[in-house]
Order: sequence, then structure tokens, then C-alpha cells
Amino acid sequence: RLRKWQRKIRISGATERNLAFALSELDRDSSRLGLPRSVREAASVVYRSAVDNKLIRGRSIEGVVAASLYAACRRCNVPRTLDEIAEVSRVTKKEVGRTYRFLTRELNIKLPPTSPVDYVPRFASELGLSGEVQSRAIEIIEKAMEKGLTSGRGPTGVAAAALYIASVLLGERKTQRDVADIAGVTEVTIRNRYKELTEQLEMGVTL
Amino acid sequence: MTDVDIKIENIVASASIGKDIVLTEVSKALEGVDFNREQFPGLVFKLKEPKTAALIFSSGKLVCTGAKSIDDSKLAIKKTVDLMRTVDTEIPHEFEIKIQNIVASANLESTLNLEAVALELEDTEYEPEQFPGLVYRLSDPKVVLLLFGSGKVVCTGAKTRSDAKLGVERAYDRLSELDLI
DNA sequence: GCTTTAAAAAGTAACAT
DNA sequence: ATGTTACTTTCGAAAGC
Repeated sequence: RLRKWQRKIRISGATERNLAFALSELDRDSSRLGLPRSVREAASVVYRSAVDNKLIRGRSIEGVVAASLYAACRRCNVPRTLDEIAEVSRVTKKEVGRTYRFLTRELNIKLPPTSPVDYVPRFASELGLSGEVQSRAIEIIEKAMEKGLTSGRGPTGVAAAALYIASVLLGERKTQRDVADIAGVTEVTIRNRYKELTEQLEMGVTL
Repeated sequence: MTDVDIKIENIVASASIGKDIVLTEVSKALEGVDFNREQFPGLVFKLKEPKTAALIFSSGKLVCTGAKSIDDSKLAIKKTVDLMRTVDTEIPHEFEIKIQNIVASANLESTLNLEAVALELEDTEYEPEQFPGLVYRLSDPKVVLLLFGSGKVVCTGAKTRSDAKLGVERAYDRLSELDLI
């Protein structure tokens, strides 16, 4: 009896220790990404349910924390790319993605693919672009989605191209290099996306 | 059932010549062999015709990849084993060959709105941030399909040509039922 | 899970011209 | 600015870490 009791204490002690470690890891990653407390809390909810459902087995705490954070960012419409999550955590992009798939499947979390629209506010503010440019970029993205121009394309590339076009149209022009750097894509990608958007959507040869 | 043409792009097959072999000996009969025991336990041999690659293990088992038809896959294995037999006459002439995986491509001839497919179709994964194709897992036949916005498709996991074809056709019909084609 | 092989799809990236 | 090469995803077998 006594042995069993002591063992339980030891286990719960380890559980608490692990949770404390996970939460500190979550705080570290979140602050490095400049995420609001609400997102961090959403991530901790995901992490705790992963623990409750015994999904940590065979996985690193860091990996599950990173994947929980990635999922929370998407759910809260303030997405971070797998690369950005991998940069601040000490988990590879591959493992964050793999653990994310595992968690969403096991916890029945159904998240639609990230919309390029969700990247607009962050990229725009980092580029110092106005609310008007943001609205125009979002209009462009919505038109693009209706015409199936976003299928298979990276959300950040689409958001970057839409912001670039909107900035030019509204006289707040930014260089492709600046937009590319902030969106984390190459100039070639912005060029490919805006060529497609300006051609397939009504826009004239305004660039 | 809608008929859709498929093209076999790659075949993975395995075989077992019932006898253990000494890889360093067998490698003398093969040209351009790669072998790093620390890196990988198998000996890598590339055959010119049919253009395939074989992984040969000391247990006498081998894996052949790259063939574009079942006949070519079997022919490639037979040719490789014939070469091995020049330095090990004990290797039997009869042994079993098993097709393990067939990769095929097809065209649905209709563009797809992947975000819509991801919402309506069951058992799918779509993460455009990572890969432009949508992953669709079918249980019967048990194959995995990669669907692209262009309407092009890749089917993998099938062990027979008919299962690969059936998989593509079932996917096509399912997309039709859901008005996603 | 990793290591090695081959192959297609379409997008993106890295480096060269 | 364009071109080439290469990596992302899916699958399976092999022997062993």
C-alpha cells in the first residue's frame, strides 16, 4: 500500500514538474514570437488536453509545446509559419509539423488551412502600411480565393503579393525586397504571385 | 464508374533468393556499386536497362525501385540476380518477387479548389504552407492520393495496377458526388 | 523514427548566369 | 531577371541502430 502511495506521489511530482517545464517553454516561445497572452493560454489548453489524452508518449515536451503553439496561433487567426515556430523553439520544422498533425488528429481539432488574410495585419504593420492598404490587400486575396488562385500556393506568398500590389495601387509603394523579407518568402515568389494575380484578376498593367 | 487513365511512374518490388550472400564479393560482379555499411546495410546497384536501382542485403533479400512497369521490375531483378550469380553460383534461378508499391499519375481534366475539397472530402490533409498537394487517404483500395489544383493526381500505396486505377477512379467519383470536380 | 532507392505532382528556395 | 537544381509530400521493402 505504502509503496503504491509513494509511487503516486513520485509520478504526480514528475507530472507537475513536466507541466511546469512545458509552460515555461511555452512562455519562452510565445514571448520570442511576440504573441499575446490569449494565444499563449489557448496553446496551454491544447497542451494540457494532449497530456490528459496521454499523447506525449514517445514525443518530446518541446515538440508538443511547439505544435500546440502553432495550432493555437492558427486557431486565433494570428498564424506563425512552421519556420517561425521552429526558429524560436528547439524543434525542427519537420517535427513541429508532424506533431501538429498528430495532435489535431487525436484531439479532433479541425483547422482549415491558414488564410493569407490572417497574415495581412502582421506583415502590414511591420511594413508600416496603412489600414487602407490592408483592406485593399484583403479584397485582392478574397477575389483570388474565389477564382481558385490560392489552391496549393503558400499563404505567406499570396499575402505578400497582395500587400505589394495594394501598396503600389494606393501610393504607399514598398519594394519587393522589403515585402519579401518581412513575409519570409523570396522576391521570385512575390513576382510569380503578383503576375498571376494581376493577370487573372481584372487589374491592368499598373505595376 | 468513370474511367480514368493512369500512368505508372515507379514500382517498388522485393525478392528473396533463399541464400545469404557476401556483399563485398557480390559487389565485384556489379558496376558502379555504392556500399557504406555504417550509413546503410544495403548495397546500392544501378542497372542501366531497365533503368532501376537495387538495394541488396546480406540476407539475400533485395529491393528494386524505379521500374515503370511490372514486367520491367521483374526483369530488372532477374538481370541483377543473374549478375550476382556470376560470383556466387549457389544462387538459385527460381525465387519469388513481390510488388510492394506502385506509384501512378493521372489527370482528372478539371481544376480543383483544394480548400473546398479539404472542407467537404473526408480523410484529407491539406497544408499549402508545406506542400501544394492535398493528401487523400482511401481505405478501399488502400491507397493514398495527392490531389493538385491543376487536376493532376498521384496515387501511391497500391500493389496492383488495377488498385491504383481504381483508387484514382473512386477519388474522381467521390469528387463528382460532392460537386467538387 | 532514421538511414537508402525511385518517381510524379506544383510551389518555393538557393545559387548561378 | 531567368535558368538550373533541389527540397517539400505520399508509399513500401530491406537490416539495424
